Amino acid sequence: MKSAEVKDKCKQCSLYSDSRLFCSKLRGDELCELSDQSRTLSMKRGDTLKAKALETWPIVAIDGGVLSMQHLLQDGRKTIAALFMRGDIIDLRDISNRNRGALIALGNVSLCRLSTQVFERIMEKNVMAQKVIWENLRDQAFRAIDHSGDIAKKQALEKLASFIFECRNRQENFSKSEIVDIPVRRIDLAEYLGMQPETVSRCFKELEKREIVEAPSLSALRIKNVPVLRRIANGDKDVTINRIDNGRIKVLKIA
Amino acid sequence: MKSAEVKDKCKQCSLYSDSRLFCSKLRGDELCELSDQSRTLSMKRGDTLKAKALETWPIVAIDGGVLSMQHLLQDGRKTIAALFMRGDIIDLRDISNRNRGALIALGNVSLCRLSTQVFERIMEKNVMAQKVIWENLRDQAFRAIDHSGDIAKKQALEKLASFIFECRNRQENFSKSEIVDIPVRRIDLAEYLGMQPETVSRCFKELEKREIVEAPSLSALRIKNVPVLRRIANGDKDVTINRIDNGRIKVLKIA
DNA sequence: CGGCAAGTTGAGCCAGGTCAACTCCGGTGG
DNA sequence: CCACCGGAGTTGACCTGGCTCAACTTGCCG
Repeated sequence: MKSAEVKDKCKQCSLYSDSRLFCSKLRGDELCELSDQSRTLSMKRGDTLKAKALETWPIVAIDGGVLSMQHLLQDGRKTIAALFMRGDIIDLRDISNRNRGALIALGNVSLCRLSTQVFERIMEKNVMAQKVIWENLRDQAFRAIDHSGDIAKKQALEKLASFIFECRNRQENFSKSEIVDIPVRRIDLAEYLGMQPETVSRCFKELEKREIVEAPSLSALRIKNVPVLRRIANGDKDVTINRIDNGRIKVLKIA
Repeated sequence: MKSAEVKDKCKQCSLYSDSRLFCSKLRGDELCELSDQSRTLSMKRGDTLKAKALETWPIVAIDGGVLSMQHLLQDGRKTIAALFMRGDIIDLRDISNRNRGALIALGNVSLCRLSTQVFERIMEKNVMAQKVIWENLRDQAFRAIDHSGDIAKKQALEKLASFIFECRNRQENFSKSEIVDIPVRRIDLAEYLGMQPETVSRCFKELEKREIVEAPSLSALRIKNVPVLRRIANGDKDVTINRIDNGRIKVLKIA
């Protein structure tokens, strides 16, 4: 079979159209089979992938949008333990029983529930595809590890700075643009970083006051001073900038 | 080749002798080749896997001991972002360049630097071995995600309770024993949980005062009341126990 | 047995959580 | 087209969990 016979539902999907992602690595017949046996799904903010459904369809690939893994504490406190985006493949085989968090959409999410059997077969046989999903899982793991490090000891402002860089790194066309897309709401951001929405708000304000960033809207951010933001993210929260006469910028530390 | 020809260095290694771990899934010739091309290493507390060495040997398998991934902030604050133990395979291919943390031993660690080439070949061809490392990486990812959730919103006492369960789950012979081995020092524990050693100490004391645990030594813990500890870990930090006349224990909430 | 790092205890303080009031904004219906 | 509504975001005032610093005890290793 040729790729000309790609199913309609796959043509538009980033997992197929982006050459770095999983489905683009499949041979025509593999893609065909996987497509036939899998199911796409659109979610909107607040929708949850139910435990029941995850038992039948434990492998989920994200085409677009942001899906969160949330943990709920007894007294109602929530945390967002991880964010999954375009290209992420979430493999929940055999763990729906454990006390895993719920998968909840933070906006419009389009995803594909992959057939476990076909997925397994492809993983065994298609080395290219195997490498892609291995890379993706490693990414997820290291992202989570980094995130743990971020929220463990960093202060609010530092966490936020780190998050801005995380968004920048995950941006589709990395493109070094200073414009960073913030794909989640303030409220979700707070839960992801382990802080209060009020604190998030205050920290954004602080960054703007120091002229390090500029927020044209709630979902976009322009970084005006990358090095300073980077230093804040790395734990030098008191840095500021100091323009030297010849126009160069020098990073100084207050106090 | 038969497994009788297993190299001496592999005979004692848990990766080979534990039937759930990677090397036990290898065919005789695969094990032989991997063994020949790989290098074992013993570390003691404080030893670091240098970036240089990780470029040549980016894949590391832990035989025993606890290896930490540490992030260092500019002003000296440290965090332990992840703990790796027996059976974990750490794949750092192509990421030494990024701002990854350092791999530092928290005690005596024995590990094996796997040959990248042989590892890759095995991953492509040996489905059983492939499944084992895929499982392991998923475990690492979900552990990190859970940990993120734990430290994001939980209070000190709750974090500690969660950590005790994490230790219990990772224990070799899970065996439902109430004796939990705490494989890291208080100081490291504090850095892993994002708190101060003083706070860790106070929290242990609190758990003992409430008669939920008992600490025969710094590295061992007896859980006297699993359900209450579980509830604390889940966010009900004010629970206590209340013995009913007939001997059953009922979990109640203070206040 | 001495020396040093790890762990503990106590007292004081501050970053950020909490609570309440308010504004902003997008969607909905008349 | 505007009035209304509800959730999201912001702002201010206050309060507390846990960080900080310093002094002390314990445990381990040579």
